[in-house]
Amino acid sequence: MAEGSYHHGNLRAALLERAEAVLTESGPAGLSLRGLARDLGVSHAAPTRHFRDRQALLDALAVSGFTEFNRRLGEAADGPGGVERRLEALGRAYLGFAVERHALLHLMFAAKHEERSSEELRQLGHHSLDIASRLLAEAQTAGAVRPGDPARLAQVAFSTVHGLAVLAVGGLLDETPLDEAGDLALRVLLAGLRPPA
Amino acid sequence: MAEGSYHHGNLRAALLERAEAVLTESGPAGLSLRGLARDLGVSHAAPTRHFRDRQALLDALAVSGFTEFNRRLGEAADGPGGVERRLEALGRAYLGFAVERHALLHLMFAAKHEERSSEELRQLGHHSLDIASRLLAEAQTAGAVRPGDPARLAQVAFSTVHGLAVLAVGGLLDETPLDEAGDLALRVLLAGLRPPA
DNA sequence: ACCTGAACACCGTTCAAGT
DNA sequence: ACCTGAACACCGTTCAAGT
Repeated sequence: MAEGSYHHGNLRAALLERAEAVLTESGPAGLSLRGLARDLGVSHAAPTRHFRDRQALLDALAVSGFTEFNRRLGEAADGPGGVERRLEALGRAYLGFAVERHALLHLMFAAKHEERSSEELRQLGHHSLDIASRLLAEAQTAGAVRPGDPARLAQVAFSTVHGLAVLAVGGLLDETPLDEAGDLALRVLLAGLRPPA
Repeated sequence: MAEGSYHHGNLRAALLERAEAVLTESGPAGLSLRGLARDLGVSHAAPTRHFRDRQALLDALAVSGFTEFNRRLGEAADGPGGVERRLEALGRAYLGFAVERHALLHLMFAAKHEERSSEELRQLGHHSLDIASRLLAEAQTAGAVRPGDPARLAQVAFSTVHGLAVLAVGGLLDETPLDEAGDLALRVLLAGLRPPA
Protein backbone atom coordinates (compact mmCIF):
# COMPACT_ATOMS: atom_id res chain seq x y z
CA MET A 1 0.00 0.00 0.00
CA ALA A 2 2.16 2.82 1.35
CA GLU A 3 -0.55 5.17 0.09
CA GLY A 4 -0.84 8.35 2.10
CA SER A 5 2.25 7.77 4.20
CA TYR A 6 2.60 11.48 4.83
CA HIS A 7 0.23 13.22 2.53
CA HIS A 8 0.64 11.42 -0.68
CA GLY A 9 3.04 8.54 -0.32
CA ASN A 10 4.81 8.61 -3.62
CA LEU A 11 4.56 12.13 -4.87
CA ARG A 12 7.55 11.90 -7.17
CA ALA A 13 6.20 9.02 -9.24
CA ALA A 14 2.71 10.52 -9.22
CA LEU A 15 4.06 13.83 -10.53
CA LEU A 16 5.91 12.15 -13.38
CA GLU A 17 2.91 10.08 -14.37
CA ARG A 18 0.54 13.02 -14.29
CA ALA A 19 3.05 15.22 -16.11
CA GLU A 20 3.21 12.87 -19.08
CA ALA A 21 -0.57 12.77 -19.26
CA VAL A 22 -0.84 16.56 -19.21
CA LEU A 23 1.94 16.87 -21.77
CA THR A 24 0.11 14.48 -24.07
CA GLU A 25 -3.23 16.24 -23.64
CA SER A 26 -2.19 19.87 -23.54
CA GLY A 27 1.42 20.17 -24.65
CA PRO A 28 4.31 21.79 -22.82
CA ALA A 29 2.51 25.12 -22.48
CA GLY A 30 -0.27 23.44 -20.54
CA LEU A 31 2.06 21.89 -18.00
CA SER A 32 2.56 23.78 -14.76
CA LEU A 33 3.94 22.61 -11.46
CA ARG A 34 1.11 24.33 -9.68
CA GLY A 35 -1.41 22.58 -11.87
CA LEU A 36 0.16 19.19 -11.18
CA ALA A 37 0.13 19.91 -7.46
CA ARG A 38 -3.54 20.82 -7.66
CA ASP A 39 -4.34 17.65 -9.60
CA LEU A 40 -2.62 15.56 -6.95
CA GLY A 41 -4.06 17.42 -4.00
CA VAL A 42 -0.83 18.75 -2.52
CA SER A 43 0.33 22.28 -1.94
CA HIS A 44 1.92 24.13 -4.82
CA ALA A 45 5.32 24.00 -3.16
CA ALA A 46 5.35 20.26 -2.59
CA PRO A 47 6.80 19.33 -6.00
CA THR A 48 9.90 21.37 -5.18
CA ARG A 49 10.88 18.68 -2.68
CA HIS A 50 11.25 16.22 -5.55
CA PHE A 51 12.21 18.42 -8.47
CA ARG A 52 14.30 21.51 -7.98
CA ASP A 53 12.39 23.26 -10.73
CA ARG A 54 10.14 22.70 -13.70
CA GLN A 55 13.00 21.74 -16.00
CA ALA A 56 14.23 19.12 -13.54
CA LEU A 57 10.85 17.42 -13.72
CA LEU A 58 10.94 17.50 -17.52
CA ASP A 59 14.46 16.07 -17.51
CA ALA A 60 13.46 13.27 -15.16
CA LEU A 61 10.54 12.49 -17.43
CA ALA A 62 12.83 12.41 -20.46
CA VAL A 63 15.22 10.07 -18.65
CA SER A 64 12.47 7.64 -17.71
CA GLY A 65 11.13 7.84 -21.26
CA PHE A 66 14.50 7.02 -22.77
CA THR A 67 14.95 4.12 -20.41
CA GLU A 68 11.68 2.56 -21.49
CA PHE A 69 12.37 3.43 -25.14
CA ASN A 70 15.76 1.71 -25.04
CA ARG A 71 14.26 -1.29 -23.31
CA ARG A 72 11.79 -1.68 -26.15
CA LEU A 73 14.39 -1.16 -28.86
CA GLY A 74 16.68 -3.71 -27.22
CA GLU A 75 13.86 -6.22 -27.08
CA ALA A 76 13.20 -5.81 -30.81
CA ALA A 77 16.88 -6.00 -31.69
CA ASP A 78 17.32 -9.20 -29.69
CA GLY A 79 14.08 -10.74 -30.91
CA PRO A 80 13.63 -13.83 -33.05
CA GLY A 81 14.46 -14.10 -36.72
CA GLY A 82 17.27 -13.14 -39.06
CA VAL A 83 19.02 -9.84 -38.96
CA GLU A 84 16.84 -8.20 -41.60
CA ARG A 85 13.71 -9.17 -39.77
CA ARG A 86 15.12 -7.77 -36.55
CA LEU A 87 16.05 -4.53 -38.28
CA GLU A 88 12.47 -4.23 -39.38
CA ALA A 89 11.25 -5.03 -35.88
CA LEU A 90 13.54 -2.32 -34.54
CA GLY A 91 12.00 0.21 -36.90
CA ARG A 92 8.51 -0.83 -35.92
CA ALA A 93 9.32 -0.66 -32.22
CA TYR A 94 10.56 2.88 -32.74
CA LEU A 95 7.45 3.92 -34.63
CA GLY A 96 5.19 2.26 -32.10
CA PHE A 97 6.73 4.10 -29.20
CA ALA A 98 6.83 7.35 -31.15
CA VAL A 99 3.15 7.36 -31.90
CA GLU A 100 1.95 5.94 -28.59
CA ARG A 101 3.94 8.40 -26.55
CA HIS A 102 4.70 11.21 -28.92
CA ALA A 103 4.76 13.92 -26.25
CA LEU A 104 7.38 11.96 -24.36
CA LEU A 105 9.48 11.24 -27.44
CA HIS A 106 9.39 14.90 -28.33
CA LEU A 107 10.62 15.80 -24.88
CA MET A 108 13.40 13.21 -25.12
CA PHE A 109 14.77 14.69 -28.31
CA ALA A 110 14.26 18.33 -27.43
CA ALA A 111 17.49 20.21 -27.46
CA LYS A 112 17.09 22.17 -24.27
CA HIS A 113 18.08 20.35 -21.11
CA GLU A 114 19.47 21.38 -17.80
CA GLU A 115 23.21 21.28 -17.59
CA ARG A 116 23.33 18.79 -14.78
CA SER A 117 21.26 16.06 -16.40
CA SER A 118 21.97 16.60 -20.07
CA GLU A 119 24.93 14.23 -19.81
CA GLU A 120 22.67 11.39 -18.69
CA LEU A 121 20.22 12.18 -21.47
CA ARG A 122 22.96 12.27 -24.06
CA GLN A 123 24.19 8.89 -22.93
CA LEU A 124 20.72 7.42 -23.12
CA GLY A 125 20.32 8.85 -26.62
CA HIS A 126 23.60 7.30 -27.61
CA HIS A 127 22.49 4.00 -26.27
CA SER A 128 19.48 4.09 -28.59
CA LEU A 129 21.77 4.67 -31.54
CA ASP A 130 24.13 1.98 -30.33
CA ILE A 131 21.38 -0.61 -30.44
CA ALA A 132 20.80 0.17 -34.10
CA SER A 133 24.51 0.40 -34.76
CA ARG A 134 25.16 -3.03 -33.30
CA LEU A 135 22.41 -4.60 -35.39
CA LEU A 136 23.63 -2.90 -38.54
CA ALA A 137 27.16 -4.21 -37.93
CA GLU A 138 25.72 -7.71 -37.66
CA ALA A 139 23.84 -7.13 -40.92
CA GLN A 140 27.06 -6.01 -42.56
CA THR A 141 28.87 -9.24 -41.71
CA ALA A 142 25.84 -11.10 -43.04
CA GLY A 143 26.23 -9.17 -46.29
CA ALA A 144 22.79 -7.57 -46.01
CA VAL A 145 24.00 -4.01 -45.50
CA ARG A 146 26.56 -1.92 -47.35
CA PRO A 147 29.96 -1.38 -45.76
CA GLY A 148 30.76 1.77 -43.82
CA ASP A 149 30.76 3.01 -40.24
CA PRO A 150 27.68 1.38 -38.68
CA ALA A 151 27.29 4.31 -36.29
CA ARG A 152 26.74 6.61 -39.25
CA LEU A 153 24.35 4.23 -40.91
CA ALA A 154 22.46 4.09 -37.62
CA GLN A 155 22.10 7.86 -37.75
CA VAL A 156 20.55 7.58 -41.20
CA ALA A 157 18.20 4.81 -40.12
CA PHE A 158 17.10 6.76 -37.05
CA SER A 159 16.57 9.84 -39.18
CA THR A 160 14.13 8.07 -41.45
CA VAL A 161 12.08 6.57 -38.66
CA HIS A 162 12.20 9.60 -36.42
CA GLY A 163 11.24 11.92 -39.25
CA LEU A 164 8.31 9.75 -40.18
CA ALA A 165 7.10 9.84 -36.60
CA VAL A 166 7.33 13.63 -36.55
CA LEU A 167 5.39 13.89 -39.79
CA ALA A 168 2.74 11.53 -38.47
CA VAL A 169 2.32 13.40 -35.19
CA GLY A 170 2.32 16.74 -37.00
CA GLY A 171 -0.54 15.62 -39.23
CA LEU A 172 1.46 15.80 -42.45
CA LEU A 173 0.66 12.21 -43.36
CA ASP A 174 -3.01 12.98 -44.00
CA GLU A 175 -5.05 9.95 -44.67
CA THR A 176 -2.06 7.66 -45.11
CA PRO A 177 -2.14 5.15 -42.24
CA LEU A 178 1.11 5.20 -40.32
CA ASP A 179 1.52 1.46 -40.77
CA GLU A 180 1.53 1.82 -44.53
CA ALA A 181 3.82 4.83 -44.46
CA GLY A 182 6.07 2.90 -42.09
CA ASP A 183 6.10 -0.13 -44.38
CA LEU A 184 7.18 1.94 -47.34
CA ALA A 185 9.75 3.92 -45.36
CA LEU A 186 11.36 0.77 -43.97
CA ARG A 187 11.38 -0.86 -47.40
CA VAL A 188 13.05 2.16 -48.98
CA LEU A 189 15.49 2.42 -46.10
CA LEU A 190 16.49 -1.25 -46.16
CA ALA A 191 16.83 -1.16 -49.95
CA GLY A 192 19.04 1.90 -49.65
CA LEU A 193 21.21 0.24 -47.04
CA ARG A 194 21.77 -2.89 -49.13
CA PRO A 195 25.23 -3.29 -50.68
CA PRO A 196 25.48 -1.81 -54.19
CA ALA A 197 25.15 -4.54 -56.78
CA MET B 1 11.31 55.48 -43.74
CA ALA B 2 7.95 55.24 -41.98
CA GLU B 3 9.91 54.57 -38.79
CA GLY B 4 8.15 55.81 -35.71
CA SER B 5 4.93 56.68 -37.48
CA TYR B 6 3.01 56.32 -34.24
CA HIS B 7 5.25 54.79 -31.70
CA HIS B 8 6.98 52.10 -33.59
CA GLY B 9 5.96 52.16 -37.21
CA ASN B 10 5.93 48.51 -38.02
CA LEU B 11 5.31 46.73 -34.78
CA ARG B 12 3.93 43.60 -36.37
CA ALA B 13 7.02 42.84 -38.43
CA ALA B 14 9.30 43.84 -35.57
CA LEU B 15 7.50 41.45 -33.22
CA LEU B 16 7.85 38.55 -35.63
CA GLU B 17 11.51 39.21 -36.22
CA ARG B 18 12.31 39.56 -32.55
CA ALA B 19 10.21 36.50 -31.71
CA GLU B 20 12.24 34.26 -34.00
CA ALA B 21 15.46 35.54 -32.46
CA VAL B 22 14.23 34.89 -28.93
CA LEU B 23 12.94 31.46 -29.94
CA THR B 24 16.34 30.58 -31.37
CA GLU B 25 18.22 31.85 -28.34
CA SER B 26 15.97 30.77 -25.51
CA GLY B 27 13.37 28.35 -26.83
CA PRO B 28 9.59 28.59 -26.55
CA ALA B 29 9.68 28.85 -22.76
CA GLY B 30 11.75 32.01 -23.02
CA LEU B 31 9.32 33.74 -25.34
CA SER B 32 6.80 36.08 -23.75
CA LEU B 33 4.68 38.79 -25.29
CA ARG B 34 5.60 41.08 -22.45
CA GLY B 35 9.27 40.43 -23.01
CA LEU B 36 8.96 41.18 -26.72
CA ALA B 37 7.11 44.40 -25.93
CA ARG B 38 9.88 45.40 -23.54
CA ASP B 39 12.56 44.63 -26.12
CA LEU B 40 10.80 46.81 -28.65
CA GLY B 41 10.02 49.62 -26.26
CA VAL B 42 6.22 49.46 -26.40
CA SER B 43 3.69 48.79 -23.71
CA HIS B 44 2.93 45.20 -22.83
CA ALA B 45 -0.53 45.46 -24.34
CA ALA B 46 0.61 46.77 -27.71
CA PRO B 47 1.24 43.33 -29.29
CA THR B 48 -2.41 42.48 -28.78
CA ARG B 49 -3.29 44.96 -31.52
CA HIS B 50 -1.44 42.76 -34.01
CA PHE B 51 -1.79 39.29 -32.55
CA ARG B 52 -4.88 38.28 -30.64
CA ASP B 53 -2.80 36.15 -28.33
CA ARG B 54 0.54 34.43 -27.95
CA GLN B 55 -0.45 31.49 -30.13
CA ALA B 56 -1.53 33.79 -32.94
CA LEU B 57 1.95 35.26 -33.02
CA LEU B 58 3.50 31.78 -33.12
CA ASP B 59 1.15 30.78 -35.93
CA ALA B 60 2.01 33.87 -37.94
CA LEU B 61 5.67 33.09 -37.45
CA ALA B 62 5.12 29.52 -38.63
CA VAL B 63 3.28 30.75 -41.70
CA SER B 64 6.03 33.16 -42.67
CA GLY B 65 8.59 30.42 -42.05
CA PHE B 66 6.77 27.97 -44.29
CA THR B 67 6.49 30.55 -47.02
CA GLU B 68 10.23 31.14 -47.04
CA PHE B 69 10.88 27.40 -46.69
CA ASN B 70 8.72 26.59 -49.70
CA ARG B 71 10.34 29.36 -51.70
CA ARG B 72 13.74 27.80 -51.09
CA LEU B 73 12.56 24.27 -51.82
CA GLY B 74 10.94 25.42 -55.05
CA GLU B 75 14.15 27.14 -56.10
CA ALA B 76 16.13 23.95 -55.56
CA ALA B 77 13.56 21.81 -57.35
CA ASP B 78 13.54 24.14 -60.37
CA GLY B 79 17.31 24.59 -60.39
CA PRO B 80 19.77 23.46 -63.06
CA GLY B 81 20.77 19.89 -63.75
CA GLY B 82 19.12 16.54 -64.17
CA VAL B 83 16.37 15.25 -61.96
CA GLU B 84 18.68 13.35 -59.63
CA ARG B 85 20.83 16.40 -59.09
CA ARG B 86 17.77 18.47 -58.35
CA LEU B 87 16.52 15.87 -55.88
CA GLU B 88 19.83 16.16 -54.10
CA ALA B 89 19.62 19.94 -54.18
CA LEU B 90 16.15 19.71 -52.69
CA GLY B 91 17.47 17.62 -49.82
CA ARG B 92 20.30 20.05 -49.21
CA ALA B 93 17.99 23.02 -49.30
CA TYR B 94 15.85 21.34 -46.65
CA LEU B 95 18.82 20.58 -44.44
CA GLY B 96 20.23 24.07 -44.87
CA PHE B 97 17.01 25.71 -43.78
CA ALA B 98 16.55 23.22 -40.96
CA VAL B 99 19.89 23.93 -39.38
CA GLU B 100 19.98 27.66 -40.04
CA ARG B 101 16.55 28.22 -38.60
CA HIS B 102 15.88 25.20 -36.47
CA ALA B 103 13.66 27.00 -33.97
CA LEU B 104 11.45 28.14 -36.81
CA LEU B 105 11.32 24.72 -38.46
CA HIS B 106 10.40 23.17 -35.16
CA LEU B 107 7.57 25.64 -34.77
CA MET B 108 6.38 24.94 -38.30
CA PHE B 109 6.06 21.24 -37.67
CA ALA B 110 4.72 21.46 -34.14
CA ALA B 111 1.35 19.84 -33.85
CA LYS B 112 -0.43 22.43 -31.78
CA HIS B 113 -1.93 25.29 -33.75
CA GLU B 114 -4.87 27.55 -33.34
CA GLU B 115 -7.99 26.38 -35.07
CA ARG B 116 -8.36 29.38 -37.30
CA SER B 117 -4.89 29.26 -38.87
CA SER B 118 -4.10 25.58 -38.80
CA GLU B 119 -5.75 25.20 -42.17
CA GLU B 120 -3.32 27.64 -43.72
CA LEU B 121 -0.41 25.88 -42.06
CA ARG B 122 -1.59 22.51 -43.26
CA GLN B 123 -1.80 23.80 -46.80
CA LEU B 124 1.69 25.24 -46.62
CA GLY B 125 2.97 21.93 -45.30
CA HIS B 126 1.30 20.13 -48.14
CA HIS B 127 2.87 22.47 -50.60
CA SER B 128 6.30 21.49 -49.27
CA LEU B 129 5.48 17.84 -49.83
CA ASP B 130 4.03 18.63 -53.25
CA ILE B 131 7.32 20.10 -54.40
CA ALA B 132 9.06 16.85 -53.55
CA SER B 133 6.22 14.82 -54.98
CA ARG B 134 6.35 16.61 -58.31
CA LEU B 135 10.10 16.11 -58.60
CA LEU B 136 9.82 12.44 -57.70
CA ALA B 137 7.16 11.94 -60.37
CA GLU B 138 9.53 13.47 -62.89
CA ALA B 139 12.26 11.12 -61.68
CA GLN B 140 9.91 8.18 -62.13
CA THR B 141 9.27 8.96 -65.78
CA ALA B 142 13.04 9.30 -66.20
CA GLY B 143 13.39 5.82 -64.72
CA ALA B 144 15.49 7.03 -61.80
CA VAL B 145 12.94 6.28 -59.09
CA ARG B 146 10.85 3.17 -58.38
CA PRO B 147 7.17 3.22 -59.31
CA GLY B 148 4.48 4.00 -56.75
CA ASP B 149 2.49 6.97 -55.48
CA PRO B 150 4.95 9.87 -55.59
CA ALA B 151 3.14 11.54 -52.71
CA ARG B 152 3.99 8.59 -50.49
CA LEU B 153 7.56 8.50 -51.67
CA ALA B 154 7.76 12.20 -50.87
CA GLN B 155 6.68 11.43 -47.30
CA VAL B 156 9.54 8.97 -47.00
CA ALA B 157 12.04 11.43 -48.46
CA PHE B 158 10.89 14.17 -46.11
CA SER B 159 11.09 11.80 -43.19
CA THR B 160 14.73 11.06 -43.80
CA VAL B 161 15.77 14.65 -44.17
CA HIS B 162 13.57 15.98 -41.42
CA GLY B 163 14.71 13.29 -39.00
CA LEU B 164 18.33 14.03 -39.74
CA ALA B 165 17.74 17.69 -39.01
CA VAL B 166 16.11 16.83 -35.69
CA LEU B 167 18.99 14.59 -34.73
CA ALA B 168 21.48 17.30 -35.66
CA VAL B 169 19.71 19.99 -33.68
CA GLY B 170 19.24 17.64 -30.73
CA GLY B 171 22.96 16.97 -30.57
CA LEU B 172 22.64 13.28 -31.41
CA LEU B 173 25.05 13.53 -34.33
CA ASP B 174 28.04 14.18 -32.06
CA GLU B 175 31.15 14.99 -33.95
CA THR B 176 29.73 13.93 -37.31
CA PRO B 177 29.50 17.08 -39.45
CA LEU B 178 25.99 17.58 -40.74
CA ASP B 179 27.27 17.83 -44.31
CA GLU B 180 28.72 14.33 -44.11
CA ALA B 181 25.69 12.89 -42.38
CA GLY B 182 23.55 14.61 -45.01
CA ASP B 183 25.64 13.18 -47.83
CA LEU B 184 25.26 9.66 -46.53
CA ALA B 185 21.56 10.05 -45.78
CA LEU B 186 20.83 11.38 -49.27
CA ARG B 187 22.91 8.63 -50.87
CA VAL B 188 21.08 5.93 -48.92
CA LEU B 189 17.74 7.55 -49.63
CA LEU B 190 18.33 7.90 -53.39
CA ALA B 191 19.63 4.34 -53.58
CA GLY B 192 16.55 3.13 -51.75
CA LEU B 193 14.28 5.02 -54.11
CA ARG B 194 15.89 3.60 -57.25
CA PRO B 195 13.89 1.00 -59.17
CA PRO B 196 14.65 -2.57 -58.03
CA ALA B 197 17.09 -4.22 -60.43
C1' DA C 1 -5.93 53.09 -36.10
C1' DC C 2 -2.72 52.43 -32.56
C1' DC C 3 -1.06 52.48 -28.09
C1' DT C 4 -1.22 53.06 -22.71
C1' DG C 5 -2.04 51.78 -17.82
C1' DA C 6 -4.56 49.42 -14.50
C1' DA C 7 -6.58 45.16 -13.33
C1' DC C 8 -7.20 40.09 -12.83
C1' DA C 9 -5.98 35.46 -12.50
C1' DC C 10 -2.35 32.75 -13.33
C1' DC C 11 2.66 31.01 -12.97
C1' DG C 12 7.77 29.50 -10.95
C1' DT C 13 10.55 29.91 -7.12
C1' DT C 14 11.93 30.75 -2.38
C1' DC C 15 11.70 30.33 2.51
C1' DA C 16 10.27 30.32 7.23
C1' DA C 17 7.39 27.40 9.63
C1' DG C 18 4.82 23.33 10.87
C1' DT C 19 4.36 17.74 11.72
C1' DA D 1 11.89 13.78 5.63
C1' DC D 2 8.01 15.92 3.78
C1' DC D 3 4.72 19.31 3.29
C1' DT D 4 2.32 24.09 4.06
C1' DG D 5 1.36 29.07 3.39
C1' DA D 6 2.87 33.54 2.44
C1' DA D 7 5.61 36.28 -0.47
C1' DC D 8 7.83 38.03 -4.74
C1' DA D 9 8.44 38.84 -9.43
C1' DC D 10 6.85 37.32 -13.46
C1' DC D 11 3.23 36.12 -17.18
C1' DG D 12 -1.25 36.35 -20.70
C1' DT D 13 -5.33 38.65 -21.40
C1' DT D 14 -8.81 42.22 -21.09
C1' DC D 15 -10.58 46.81 -21.20
C1' DA D 16 -11.47 51.60 -20.44
C1' DA D 17 -9.04 55.50 -21.74
C1' DG D 18 -5.97 58.46 -24.28
C1' DT D 19 -3.87 60.57 -29.09
